[in-house]
This record gives sequence, C-alpha cells and structure tokens, in this order.
Amino acid sequence: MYGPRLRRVARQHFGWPSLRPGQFKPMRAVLRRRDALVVLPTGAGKSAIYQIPAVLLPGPTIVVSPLLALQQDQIAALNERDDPKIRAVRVSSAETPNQQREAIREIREGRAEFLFITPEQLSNPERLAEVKALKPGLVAIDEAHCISAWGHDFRPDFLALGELIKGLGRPPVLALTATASPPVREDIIERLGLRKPEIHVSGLDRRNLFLEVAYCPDEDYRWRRLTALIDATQPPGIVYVATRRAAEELAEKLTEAGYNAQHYHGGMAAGPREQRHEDFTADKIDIMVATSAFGMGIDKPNIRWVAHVALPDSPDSYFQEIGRSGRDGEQAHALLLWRAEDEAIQRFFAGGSPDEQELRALAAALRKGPQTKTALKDKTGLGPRKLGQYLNLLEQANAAVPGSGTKMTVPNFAPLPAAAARKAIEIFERQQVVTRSRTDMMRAFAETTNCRTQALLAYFGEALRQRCGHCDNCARPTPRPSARSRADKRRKPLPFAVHSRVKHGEWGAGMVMGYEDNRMTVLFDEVGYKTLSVPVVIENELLTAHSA
DNA sequence: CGTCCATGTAATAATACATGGACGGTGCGTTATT
Repeated sequence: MYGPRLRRVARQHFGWPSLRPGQFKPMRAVLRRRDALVVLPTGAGKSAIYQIPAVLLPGPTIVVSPLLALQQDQIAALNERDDPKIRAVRVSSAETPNQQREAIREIREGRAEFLFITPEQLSNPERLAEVKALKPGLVAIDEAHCISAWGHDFRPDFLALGELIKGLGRPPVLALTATASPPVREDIIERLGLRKPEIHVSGLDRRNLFLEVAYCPDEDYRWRRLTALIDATQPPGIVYVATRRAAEELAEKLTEAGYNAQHYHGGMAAGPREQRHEDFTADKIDIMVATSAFGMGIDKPNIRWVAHVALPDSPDSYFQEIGRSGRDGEQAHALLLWRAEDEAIQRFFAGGSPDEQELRALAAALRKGPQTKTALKDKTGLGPRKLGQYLNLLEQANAAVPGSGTKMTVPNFAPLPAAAARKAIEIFERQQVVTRSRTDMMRAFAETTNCRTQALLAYFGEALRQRCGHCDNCARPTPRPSARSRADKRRKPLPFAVHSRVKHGEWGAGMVMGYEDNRMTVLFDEVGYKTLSVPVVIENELLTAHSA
C-alpha cells in the first residue's frame, strides 16, 4: 500500500517524522492519479499533500500559486534541504530571461522537481508550450479559492486555468485551499475541469479559537472594545480593517496610545511591505493593522488574536482571516467588532453593473475573427481588467470562446452583439445577487444569538450536532430550557437532510446547507444564501423535497 | 452606500450648516526612467 512509501518519503526527503491527519487520503488520491480538491485549514500541512507524492510520481510537478511572495517562501523551504529530488525553481517576472531559461533547463534535466508559476505566465502561449514540453506529472493549484474570489474580475487568468491545464497535456490536478463553501468548491471543480475529483474536507471546527462578536453603535465604543481585547490578550495579533486609510489611521492611533502597532496594505511599496511582514513574523511587531492584503502566506504559528474592525464581505473571508490565529493549537481569540455602516463598503466593492454599450462593442469586435486580448484592448479601448471581466461574461453568454493559442473568438450559433450584451448583464446580475447574499450571511452570523460555530459550519455545509462551547453565545449564561422542551427538541426530526435538494415557491431550487437551533440555511441556485425559520417552513410548507 | 473634505451660502464678522464630488480591495506583468 501507499502508506509506508509516503511516510518514507516524508522522513527521508522532508524530515517529517509522520503524516498528519487529513493528509493521507488526498495523497493517496494523487498517487492514483485521481483529480482531487482538498479543503484543509492553513497550518495543517497542505503543501505536503502534493510535495510528498510528487517525489514518487514520474515527471515534474507544476505548482500554480497566486502570490510571488508566497512562492518565494515555499521555494526557500524546499531548497533548504539541498535535495535534488525536491528542488524547486520558478519562472516569473522576478527572474531575468536567463534565469527563466536556466529554471526550465533544471527541470528538463531532472535537477529540479517543482516549477512554481502564476496563471498569468501560463497564459502566454510560448510559456505554456515550454512547460508542456517538460511533461509534467502533476499540477497543484495552491490557494485554489482565488479562482472563485479573483478570477471573475481581478485576475481573470485564474478562470482560464482549466484551459491552460489542458494545454499542459492535462496531467492529474490537485486543488488546495483553506476554505471553500459549497458554491466555491463547485466553481473550482467546474473552472479547473476536474474529472470526478475526490473531495477531502477537514478541520473546519477550530476548537482552540474563541469566537466573539460585538455590535458597536459608534467608533468610540469600537475603540474601547478593541483596546480591551489587546490589554487582556497576549500579542501578537492582527486587526483587519476595510480600507488602506483606516489601516494607517488605526495603527497611528494605537501607536499614540502606547501600543506596538504597524499598518499593512496593498498600496505600500514592495520593500517596506516585505519588511513589515518579516518584522511581524520575527515578533518585532505586536499588532498588525491590515487590509485583506495581509493574508495568504502568513505562516506564523503563535498569533493569539484576530480582531475585525469591519464587517468582512463573506463568511468565507472571515473564516480565512480568523483561521490565521492559533495555528500552534494554543488558545486564540477572534473578535468581530462591527457597525451597520460597515456593510456599505462591501456593497460598493460588490460593484455596479457592466456597461451594456461596452459589452456590445466588445461582442461586435469579437465577430471580426479570432484575436488576442491585446488586439481587443486596442480595438475597444477597454482596460485590461474590464476586458477580462467582460470576456468572461461573454463566454458564459456563449458569445465568446477561447480559440487557438490565447486568441478569443466567437462560437457557432453565438447570439448577436445586442443579445449577447443583455445576456452577459443578466449573468452578472445573477452572480451579484449571490455575492450579496454572502454579505447578508456575514451579517446574519454577526447577529445570531445561537452557537457561532454552528452558524458558520451551516454556511459551509458541514453539520455540527452540538453547540461548540467556544463562542460568546455558548459561553453566555442563558436561561436553561426545561428538561421537557429539551427532550422535545431532541426528538424533533429535521425536516430536510443536510445537502438535500429543496424547492421554494419564490426562490426556486436550492440545497440545505445546515441547521442552527431553529433556523436553517439554504443555498438557492438563483438567489444565493437564505436563512429560514424551521417552524415557519414546516407550518407553511415553504419548502418541498426536490430531486436535482 | 457612507465618509471626508472643499466649497458655498446665510447672516452680519466668526461661525453654522448645506451641498457636491471624490473615494473606497485584492496582484500579476510590462515598460519607461534613474
């Protein structure tokens, strides 16, 4: 069997004495050359899942990873052992053409195993052909939720990954992420074109994290709650805020109040930014006040608390951000300090509708024959980001398809430009409804008086039978229900099984995500997440069982 | 959608409030200057 071989590689090549829970099954899937999607919290050894089997599989491993800084750290960790069987190289804008050629040569001649690369690099056809010629035996997609989170607008090349992997000769694919709610998982599977993937999800209930939420009527109260947490808890900690400006101002205010705080956001110059990260890692900074830019790649075990001075855009983001604390397994505190006004900025980020005229012009330009994005950009005058977003929408509206190389073209039976633009806007608006429903769920999480972990896991489609005992609502002394009503509750069967399909008169078909107390969470195909009162659902027969 | 800040207006000189516009996150890659 595979176990002994995997353990031997772990020991000999990586110096790991044993495998951790949650690692073995997905590794076995990789060795059997099955596609797989692995959801495992950060710090639980996700990288090992592709690294160890890679040694046993023929051919090099292509690691698609979104951030150059993150790649840097992973490459350094692999090369530290000075073992050609696990040597890693990289091709990116940070290497000179000579260095890039040398990296490819090292892989080709078997002097290195791992090639780290971004989706943007692979979308260059010459680069793609070069990597294909290396005959990769495995493609690992790290931080795979970026496909869903960034692909639709911010970094459109992520959406093309499925096509790009085909262009590599379609070796087995392993997608890895720390959090992925069911629709995000579906998006990853569909976009990557995973074939009957094994799906492994583990460790969503982080028992050493205490979850607390406080509604703050004003900024003054929010400040007092924040400083109270800082005073009562060991450093280091992270404060998440919504804007760059807020990061700078809050760090300043904390410094003035005598705390050791610094800010971090995407607008900083690369040098100081890297330095901040290093200083935090080296425990030189107690408090990092940051935007969501401070996230992936934080590999620090002893973060004792995470505070949100904002309402995150979704439970996905929230879970990812609080998950950075307590990775050493020791106690850690997650405190969400939110105001009703915080929701506004998330609505803004969710964005306005695309321009119908621009979409139509792009659809018309596409009909003039296959052409590259650069050519389309010149023809339509659209920025690269808008262009990427529009092309994705037109693709979904069957008005655009990837042609040969990186050229885009029009499929057979494509709608005319005007119809294509309307359809694209319709698709966008449907996606936006789902995006907004995530923000609604974040607010529902903030407002719930039930167990927070149950609420969170209900969102992720994982059932937690008992209250978690490590959140504010579980800790709060509540009047104990009488023995009789407790017995009633226990006996009451759930009206619909978790993960079963249901149908609602107005909202259409959906899937039951989970239950918390007397409420249930349903993810509807068209309108996104909704929470419903179970007694009301039963009383009024709001839902019916619905086969998929 | 909310906040911030500059400007405008009223009323009567230093201040009070209204109005309008700008801004708001995440990073790859490429390119033009030092």
